[in-house]
Amino acid sequence: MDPSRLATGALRAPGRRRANVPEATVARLPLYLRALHVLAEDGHQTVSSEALAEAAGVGSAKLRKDLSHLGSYGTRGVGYDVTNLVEQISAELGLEHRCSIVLVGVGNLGRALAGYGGFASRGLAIDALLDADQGRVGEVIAGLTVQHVEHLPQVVSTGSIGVIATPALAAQEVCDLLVAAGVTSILNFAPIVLTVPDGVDLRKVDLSVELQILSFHEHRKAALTAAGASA
Amino acid sequence: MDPSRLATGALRAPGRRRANVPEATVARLPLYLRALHVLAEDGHQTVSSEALAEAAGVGSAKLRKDLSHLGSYGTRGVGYDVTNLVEQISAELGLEHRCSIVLVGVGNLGRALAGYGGFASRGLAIDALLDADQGRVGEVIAGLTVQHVEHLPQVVSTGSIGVIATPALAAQEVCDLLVAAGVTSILNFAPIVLTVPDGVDLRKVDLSVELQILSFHEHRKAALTAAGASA
DNA sequence: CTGACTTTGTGCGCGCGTTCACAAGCGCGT
DNA sequence: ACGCGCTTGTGAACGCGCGCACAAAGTCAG
Ligand SMILES: NC(=O)c1ccc[n+]([C@@H]2O[C@H](COP(=O)([O-])OP(=O)(O)OC[C@H]3O[C@@H](n4cnc5c(N)ncnc54)[C@H](O)[C@@H]3O)[C@@H](O)[C@H]2O)c1
Ligand SMILES: NC(=O)c1ccc[n+]([C@@H]2O[C@H](COP(=O)([O-])OP(=O)(O)OC[C@H]3O[C@@H](n4cnc5c(N)ncnc54)[C@H](O)[C@@H]3O)[C@@H](O)[C@H]2O)c1
Repeated sequence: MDPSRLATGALRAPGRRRANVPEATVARLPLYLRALHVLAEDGHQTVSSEALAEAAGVGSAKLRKDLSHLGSYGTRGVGYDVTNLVEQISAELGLEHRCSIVLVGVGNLGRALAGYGGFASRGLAIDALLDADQGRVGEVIAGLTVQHVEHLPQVVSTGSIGVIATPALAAQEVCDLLVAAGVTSILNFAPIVLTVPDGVDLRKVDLSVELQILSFHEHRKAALTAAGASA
Repeated sequence: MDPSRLATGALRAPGRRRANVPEATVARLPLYLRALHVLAEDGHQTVSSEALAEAAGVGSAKLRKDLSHLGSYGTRGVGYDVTNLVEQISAELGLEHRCSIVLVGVGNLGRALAGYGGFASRGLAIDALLDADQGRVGEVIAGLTVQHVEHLPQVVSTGSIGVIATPALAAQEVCDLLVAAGVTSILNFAPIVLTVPDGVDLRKVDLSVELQILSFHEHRKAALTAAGASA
């Protein structure tokens, strides 16, 4: 999505064999990983591309091409070794070591995120909760004590991911603080366009946008059926 | 629009004037709408594509092409009329009438969503809260009383959007209930692949996936800098 | 050992989306 | 009235991603 980053990343690969994993593939790797965990707990040792694709909700050809991108080889006539594949994908996603997450903004949404157990289960762990409201500093949520946002530089470690769950007005300021503290990957929940320097990855989750997209399709479907009924 | 050119480009153009709006464009319309609201409150009456693109974080050419898709005309040499554009986009997204939202699963996440004021501000409004837990039925959140999920058929109206915020195990069951009640647009927060019949739009928001994508890029950046340092 | 079956890995064509670049159109100053 | 400059709208090229279809490769039965 970000052309500048694509340009920087694409042009460096002198002697690299392990290089270009397409963005669309990266976005699906977590889905495969989740499906594989379910299959592993079900006792499966190997999976065919057809079965795994079914479980992940994608086409089998797409899945095979995705896996071929990260050099992970299956066995022809048999399929993929589940355990091995989990390790391959986890390694590719950088989940073999716990990924540290720093959450800024412990309001309605931040509280829900902090209390969510689904992150810690697979290599992701929230390490720190930060807020600017003194009334919330000191509060303990899910075993973590909320700290003041001034302590941000001290709780950030190399490779940390920053999560912004503050009001939109404070989001850019918090974003700048995160970048200044050395964070290069940020997930933003605030409904505002953030600006980050080159080299910093920024993703956003915008619930209003999702709902409005659905609203559009609903509206379109209604218009179509009305037209069909009148015609 | 020019019907002759439409005939050249698309294979079917009998009497159609309202053309196909690309999916990628639809996904950006909410961003334009948000930026336009800010501009309107700032007192701007017209906006150039350059300025609006800047505010929405996209390229100006992309923005112009997007707007041209929905037939909304600006004025050359001046730009777009802010108020008019807001109405055009709102109408296209079906936001001129309040869009009814039904939220199923009032846990950590559902509670945050229910208490969020950002939806109601622009044509979106949560109309009902549902849960299967009798201990939560009757609770009042943000002025709405939590009802039992059995009452789902009664609270669904034509054009409703369903939101699933239940545990993954219950998500497919709830999804089926929504579909059976006539809902054709669903937003899913549960980390599981849902199956819906044709004609039903399904979108998902998966926070773990977002974080894992960021983890991948963080991992890749770390590998690159390490390689650069050693080389 | 051989042959047949199963499943992977991928080459190729197609359609969508993005970007560049420019002609057409509109207002404004003179 | 008339050009001048600004902005829109869009034609065209490019790149990415997806799906089909098949050859290569490995397994298993006999
Ligand atoms: N709650 C939802 O369901 C929901 C849905 C969609 C989007 N969002 C967005 O997510 C963000 C958070 O939503 P919320 O409902 O949790 O809001 P909230 O007001 O409940 O919480 C915001 C928190 O951020 C803290 N904060 C404010 N300024 C800060 C700063 N400069 N540094 C650190 N912390 C600061 C506040 O003290 C508060 O605790 C908002 O931008 C909102 O638009 C929320
Ligand atoms: N909390 C988060 O930050 C977060 C983050 C990412 C994903 N999620 C996902 O969102 C979903 C909800 O998360 P949560 O933290 O709110 O969970 P939760 O357990 O706090 O809440 C789930 C709610 O759903 C209700 N429920 C269960 N079965 C139901 C059914 N059949 N019909 C109706 N309601 C039913 C429960 O009574 C409960 O109130 C989960 O799938 C979770 O994986 C949550």
